[in-house]
Amino acid sequence: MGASRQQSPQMAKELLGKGVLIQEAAKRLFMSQGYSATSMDAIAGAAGVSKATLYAHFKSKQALFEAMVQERFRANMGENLLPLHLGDDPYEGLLAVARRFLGMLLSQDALAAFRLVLAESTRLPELSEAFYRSGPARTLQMVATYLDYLNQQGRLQVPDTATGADLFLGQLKGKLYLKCLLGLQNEASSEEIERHAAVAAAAFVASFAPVVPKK
Amino acid sequence: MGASRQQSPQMAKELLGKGVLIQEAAKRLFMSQGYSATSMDAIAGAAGVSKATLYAHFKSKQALFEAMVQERFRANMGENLLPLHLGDDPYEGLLAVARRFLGMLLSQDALAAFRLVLAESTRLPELSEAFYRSGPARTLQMVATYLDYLNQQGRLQVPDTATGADLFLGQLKGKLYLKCLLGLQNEASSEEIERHAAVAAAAFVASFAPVVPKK
DNA sequence: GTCTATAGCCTGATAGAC
DNA sequence: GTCTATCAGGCTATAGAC
Repeated sequence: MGASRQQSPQMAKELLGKGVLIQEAAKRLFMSQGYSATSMDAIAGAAGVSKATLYAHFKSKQALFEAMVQERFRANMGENLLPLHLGDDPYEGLLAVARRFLGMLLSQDALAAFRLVLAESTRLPELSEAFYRSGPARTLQMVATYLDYLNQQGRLQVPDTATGADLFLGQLKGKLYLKCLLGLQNEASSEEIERHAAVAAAAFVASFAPVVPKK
Repeated sequence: MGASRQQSPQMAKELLGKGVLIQEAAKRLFMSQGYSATSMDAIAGAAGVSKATLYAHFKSKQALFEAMVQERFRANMGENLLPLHLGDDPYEGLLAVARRFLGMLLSQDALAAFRLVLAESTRLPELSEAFYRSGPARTLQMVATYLDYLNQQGRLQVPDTATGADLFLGQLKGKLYLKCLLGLQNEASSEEIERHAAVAAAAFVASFAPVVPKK
C-alpha cells in the first residue's frame, strides 16, 4: 500500500518533501483536467521536478493517481464531516446535518473529486468502491443512527431509518447540487445553502412527525 | 450545426449510412471509455471504416463528440420522459412520476451520458448547459406544474412549487442512484425502483398534505 | 468518398551520468 | 535521488492515389 517513506524529522522545509510536492501538483492537474488528459510531463513541470524524479517516487501514472485519490479521501471525508453534537430537536438537528453536508458536498474539492471518480469508474472500479465506503456510506449510517435516536426519544416516527436517511440526504441533492456539479454555478452562496437546508429539514420533519404529537 | 447530408431514399441498406455507423461506434466507445481515452483509430476500427473516411464526415474529434452527444440528447431526453397523464390523487400521480423518472435516470444510457458530460464539463461548458436545459430543467418545470395543479385542486399545499419539485426529484437521487452511477450496481431491479418510488411519493405527500384535510 | 501511408507531435516510461 | 536525453509507440490529422 504505502510507498516506503522514512520521515526525516525536520529540515529545509520544502526541499525534502518532493513526494508531497508531486502529489499536490498531481492533485491540482488531475482534478481540473481528468486522468487521461493530464500528462506526466505536465505534472513534473508543475511540481518543478523532472519526469525521472517523478517515476522514482511513483512507479506509474496509475499508481500516482491512486495515491493522490486515497490521500484526498483521508484528508477530506475522514472525520471532518460529522463530529457533530446533535440535540433532541429534530428540526434543529437535521438542519445542522443538512448545513454541514451541503457545505461539504458543494465545495470545489468534493465536486472535482466526485467528477474524477465517476469519469474513471469503469476503468477503476476499486476507486468507486473506496469512494462510496469512505464517503456516502458513512454519512448514511450516521444519519440513520441519529434518526434511530430521535425515534427512541419519540420526537420522530421513521419506519425505516436507513431509508429515511437516504431520503433526507437525497433531498439535499437537488438543482443547486446539480448545477455546481455541472460547473454551471461556480460557488453556492451561504444563503442558498441555508435556505435549501432549512426547507429540506422542515419537509422531512413534517413527513415523519409522530402521529400523536405530544398531547 | 448539421453536416451536409443528403438522404438518398433506399439502397443496399447498410452501406450508404456510414455517418450513422460512425456515430454509433463513437457513441459506444465514448460512453464506455470517455473522451480522451477513446482514439479515432478505435472509432474507425469499430465502425469498419478508415480514419480518413471518418475525417471526411467529421472535421475533428471534438466535432464528432459533440455531434454524438447532441444526437443522444435528442433521442433520449426529448419527449419520452413525461407525456404522462397524471390524475388528481397526489400519491398516485407522484408515484407515476417517480417510477418514470427513476426508470429513465437509472438506464445504462442515461448514466453513461451523465458521466460523460461531467467528465468533460470543464473542457466543454456548453455541453453542460445543453444537458441541463434539455434534461433536468424540463423535468423540474414539469413536476412544478403538476404541483401547481394539485395546489389548485386543494389536494396538496406546497408553498413553493419550484422548490417542492426540486425536493421531490432530489429524494429520488439516493443511494440506489449513486451506486448505479458509480458502477457499483449494474442494473436496478424493478422492485427496487418501485419501492423507492413509493417511499418517496408517500413522504412527499405526508410533508405537504393540506392542513385541514377534508373534514 | 474511400482507401493506404505517413507526417509530426506527444505520450508513458527508462538508461546512464552525477 | 535527481537530472538530461532518449526510446518506442500511440495520437490527431492530412496527402495523394483511386
